[in-house]
Amino acid sequence: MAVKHRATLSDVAQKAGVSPVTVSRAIRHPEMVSETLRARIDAAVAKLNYIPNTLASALASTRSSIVGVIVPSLTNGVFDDYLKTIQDVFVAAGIQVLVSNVRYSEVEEEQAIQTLLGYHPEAMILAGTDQTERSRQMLKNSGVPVVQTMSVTDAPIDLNIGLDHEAAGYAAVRYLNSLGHRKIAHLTARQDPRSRRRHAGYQRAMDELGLSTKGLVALSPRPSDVEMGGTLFSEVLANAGSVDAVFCCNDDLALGTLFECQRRGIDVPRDMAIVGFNDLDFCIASVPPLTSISTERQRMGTWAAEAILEIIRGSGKRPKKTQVDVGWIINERGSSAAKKSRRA
Amino acid sequence: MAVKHRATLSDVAQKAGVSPVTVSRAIRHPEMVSETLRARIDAAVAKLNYIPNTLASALASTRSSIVGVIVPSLTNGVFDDYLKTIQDVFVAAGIQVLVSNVRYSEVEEEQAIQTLLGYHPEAMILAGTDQTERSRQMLKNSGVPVVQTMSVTDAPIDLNIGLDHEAAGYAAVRYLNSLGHRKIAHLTARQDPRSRRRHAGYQRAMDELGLSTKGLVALSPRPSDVEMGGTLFSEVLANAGSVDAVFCCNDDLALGTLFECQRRGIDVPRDMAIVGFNDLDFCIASVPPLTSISTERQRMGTWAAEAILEIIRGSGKRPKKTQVDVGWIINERGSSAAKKSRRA
DNA sequence: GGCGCGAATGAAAGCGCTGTCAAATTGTCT
DNA sequence: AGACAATTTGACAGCGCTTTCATTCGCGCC
Repeated sequence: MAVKHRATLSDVAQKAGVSPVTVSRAIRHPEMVSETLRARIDAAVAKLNYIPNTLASALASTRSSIVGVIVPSLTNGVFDDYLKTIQDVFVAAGIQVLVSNVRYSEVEEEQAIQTLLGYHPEAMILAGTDQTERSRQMLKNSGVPVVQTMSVTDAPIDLNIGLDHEAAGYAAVRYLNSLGHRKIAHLTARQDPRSRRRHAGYQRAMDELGLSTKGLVALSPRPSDVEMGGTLFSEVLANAGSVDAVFCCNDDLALGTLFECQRRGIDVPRDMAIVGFNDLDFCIASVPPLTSISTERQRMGTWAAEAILEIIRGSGKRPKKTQVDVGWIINERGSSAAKKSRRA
Repeated sequence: MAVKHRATLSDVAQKAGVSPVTVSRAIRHPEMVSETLRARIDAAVAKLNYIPNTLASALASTRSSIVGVIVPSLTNGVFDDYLKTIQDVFVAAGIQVLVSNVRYSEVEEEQAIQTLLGYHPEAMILAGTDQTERSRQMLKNSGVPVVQTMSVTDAPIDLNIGLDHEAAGYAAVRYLNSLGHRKIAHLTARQDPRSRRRHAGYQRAMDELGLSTKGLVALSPRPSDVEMGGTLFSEVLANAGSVDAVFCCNDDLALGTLFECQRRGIDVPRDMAIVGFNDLDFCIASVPPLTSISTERQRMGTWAAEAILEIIRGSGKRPKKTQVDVGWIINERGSSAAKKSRRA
């Protein structure tokens, strides 16, 4: 065989001595084909190593069995969990997931949406609710079901599941204040829309409590990592003199802060309370374990995927619930405690 | 508009008053079309919100511009970095990446390979070198370029970049022994082929050194996380009585071990040396920072992607190098030190 | 002024598959 | 035994695009 010619439906048909349509049916709808033929066809498929051309199938049937998923990051533990959940649901349903990583950029997101729409997906799942106007237009225009996740919004494109990050940030501060803390710092990196909202919640709470935030906020435009937690925390320490507590916009920064405290001999939680965000797996393991606000990202992924499955299977019928607020939980652990007396 | 009919090439052509071919060319090869027409067509495209059907384009041109990538995990920091690198290279080149997560299962991998091949990808990138015979057959049969990454092997399917995990495990032990340690433990979770090789290297080194490994190895079949590091370490401590050093098959376990030491008041590195694997970002930040064997996973991803690009662009010509051993580096940090006297 | 040439456009065919409908085959009932 | 229904198979057209190949047009040239 000089030229690599991948076996096609017709090749199989010829080998099995039937028409191409019959082969197609034997593969897609086996129950429509008599047993004898099915066996003959299966044998031919096996012999020729035939793998159906998904592209051609999608084109002919106008059902791509593709769902486009856009994530802002591939290296952030939050989106890993989320993406994995989505993939698991769809793979089990025979749907291929096309992932695009847009690196927290609205412009890249716009391009990714266009690219993915080119595949005529059955649906699109987006992280966040802050798409550009053009993105929104393309999506609406496509007529494809869209799920926006991670945040809740007043003006969803279509379906929406998420939480109120501003409120969560607000709650973190109220929680720390309830423990007696007043000089509450905030560390935040790569100001994506959601961290920005948490930050806003922090600020609102501090304002309401009549507490100044001067020198208490450290922020970096770069993507966050554990090391940066230490850096930002040190910055706050230098600017603010003393600090009671730190609310970090994610767990990486919280862990980095904890390490920096260890390095400086600052006792956590006696001399410093730390609260993280997302409740990644290491929070439970550190010494002391980290208090963190957990968001149900797996549930968001599952819900999004299953809502779409329902629409696809129900041939277009919308689910009764089109918006869900999953809320959040403050998982209180050893890294935070009352200023004077530790909690039980 | 009652029925949502997505604009097609012909719709655009009609609107612009030209033939469909011309529209196709205006989009794919703008230089072949006169400026006047190009402007008219661009306007029509914009007005109709036309997005070309990638599926149809791929079918007609027999170039899918898709590359299939298989990863064993989506929630392991190692594959995140790797995958991100691959995506970055391909997206910049206008190639869509189809990712499949096979959850460390050879069976799922086999299915994923079949599914991805259905999309007639331009190439396939696999993590690891331990595919089933059927997987290998399908891949070879497809005639598509294949890159196996992460490990080097004597019998690559096609291209191969990776490292010798057995040798790396061996080196970790020799390194710890060179610091004076003799009771060297090994923690390992979810025995995928690569951790198994590191384990084998550990065992070989211990054997060569005439050191018993009785009670010094703890292993879990479950996916590893930070917490498990503490659990496995505790297990070893209970079984072996005393331990000098721990070689962990990944950094999560190493961090968990460090936390467990903190919890038990074991001084690292004075009373316990810890070595991890992969050199994730937190290694540099912990207290003390973790010694870890760094593998160039980003380089592996980039090389794989670029080698494929070269083949695609060079219309099938093979690169001169078809196999690369990227080796590894022991990044020595505070978590390991000489038994008697600390290193400078 | 007719010729050849390159550039720009179009017509036709087909990528590999599936949906629809018609044809052929079988079985069933009176 | 004949007629009808149910079942199984096949012919045909077409999904939306690209790839030849042919055609048209404008131009410089002897």
